[in-house]
Formats: sequence, C-alpha cells, structure tokens
Amino acid sequence: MTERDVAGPAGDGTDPAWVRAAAEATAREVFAVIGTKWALDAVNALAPGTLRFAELRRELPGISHKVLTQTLRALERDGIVARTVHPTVPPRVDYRLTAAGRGLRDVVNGMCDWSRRHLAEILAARTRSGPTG
Amino acid sequence: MTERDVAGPAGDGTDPAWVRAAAEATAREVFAVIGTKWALDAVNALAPGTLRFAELRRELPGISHKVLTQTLRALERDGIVARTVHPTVPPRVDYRLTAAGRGLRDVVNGMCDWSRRHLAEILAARTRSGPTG
DNA sequence: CTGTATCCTATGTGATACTG
DNA sequence: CAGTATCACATAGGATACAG
Repeated sequence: MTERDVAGPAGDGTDPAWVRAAAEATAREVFAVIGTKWALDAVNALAPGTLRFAELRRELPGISHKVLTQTLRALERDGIVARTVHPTVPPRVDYRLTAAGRGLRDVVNGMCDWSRRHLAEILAARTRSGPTG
Repeated sequence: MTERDVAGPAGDGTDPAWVRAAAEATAREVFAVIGTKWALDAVNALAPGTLRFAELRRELPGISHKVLTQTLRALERDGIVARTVHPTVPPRVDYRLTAAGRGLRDVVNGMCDWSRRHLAEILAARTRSGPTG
C-alpha cells in the first residue's frame, strides 16, 4: 500500500479493488459504530465545535460516564472525532469532529432524508411486525 | 397523525416537528440494523431482485440459518425488505427489497463514498488506537 | 424448505467505586 | 476533571436439534 494507490475522488472509477473492498467493509463498521445508542448524539453535539468531556456529557442527558468514554473511543478509532489531552491539573480533554467526521454528517443527513421519505412505510412495517406478527 | 401530516419531499422545510424527530430516531435505528453483521450483505444480495430463503443463504456464505432469519426479520420490521409466504408444501418464502430498501442503497453508497474519501485518515486513526493506544 | 427453540459465548449498556 | 475497574444485565451471533 503506497500513497498513490489511494485513488482520487470517490467514484472516479479508478479505485483499485482493495480500496473498494476496504471502503465497503469500513462502511459496514461505521454503520455499526454510529448505530450504537449515543454515537449519533455525540456527533451532533460536536457539530458546532470543540467540547470538553464534561461539556459533552451535559449535552447528552442520561449518558453514563463510562458509556460516553466508550462511545468517544469508538468514534476516535474510526477517525470521526479527534481527542486532545492538555497535560494540566486538573486534566482537560477536548473532543472535536475531524474532517471525516464533518463529512459523515452528510451521510447522516442522507439517512434522515430517507427516513422522512419512507416514514409511512416504516411505521406500517413496524405495526405489522409488532402486535400482530 | 393523519395522512396529510406526512409532508412532501424531504427537506422542503415544511415537515412538522414530530416528523423530524421521528426521522432522526428512525435514522439511528436503521444505522443500528444495517450495522449488524450481515444486514448490508443481505440488502446487496437482494438488490438484483427477489430471492428465496435458501437462495439468499447461498449468497451469504458463512451465515447461519438462525442469524439469516433474525437479520431478515429486522430488515422486514423497518420496511426494508418484504416477505412473501407461498402456502405450498414444501413452503416457499420470497424476499425482495421494498421501495424504501432500494432507496436505502443510495445512503449506503454515500457511506461507501465517504469511506473511500477518508480511508487514509480512518486507517491512520485505527493504527493509533490499535497497537500503541 | 423454512422457521423456532435451546444452549453457549461475546459484547453493548449501565451503576458504582476507585485512580491519577 | 477524566478515565479505568468491576459487577450486573440484556442482547447479538452462532451451533445444533426439533417442528410444521
């Protein structure tokens, strides 16, 4: 894997096979990460700008200390949020969206649009699958 | 909730608040569903057309009988796939994408594009989070 | 052929207490 | 303030057997 193997803009048709495969696998994993209970809320909370751990926690009423840490670690692992530790006392840790994280919001908006367009079908399907079977 | 409350095309700015809230909640849930291990593969397998249970299973090497059932039930619950039971013996059950399911592929493609665009950043973040910490 | 029930392991989510 | 450890519980994923 060299630098020039990472082809130009997405969808230009020149991506090597391994890039397509990695992109599809990554897409699935990112769906899983932002499908966890609080990840989407955390990304939305960070959209306006940088927040400290405790600030972020206040933006997410009901989240536990541990779960916020886990959620942020998962988002950090996939390059969606960046974490900056200031070696002060008491410690200060800032979280912000990366370029990738900001781009991810377009995908999320696409999913919200899809939900709006198909909300009636979805609710109908859930009614069928719920009470009656 | 009446029919006319379901506003026109997404993003036209006329959606009532409850539609936006429902869409965001639904988006999160759909991220979770298609983030499960096999859901995306199942949707891709059904993209060309209708498949029976056993055909679908052959398209997804390694999936277990039970997990395929669970995956399909989850997709059916959110109106992404439709299930048709033919009352024959032996039984025959067909699965196909709904209109919503076909529309979902655009969102998935958006996520794949995002992955391709940011693959280098993602892999770098994972390298940092993985071995070294 | 399709689907459910059972048993198992791994992980997500959360409450609480402890550490630097 | 931020993070980790521990305990508890629910659910995802899977192997296998049984049922319609």
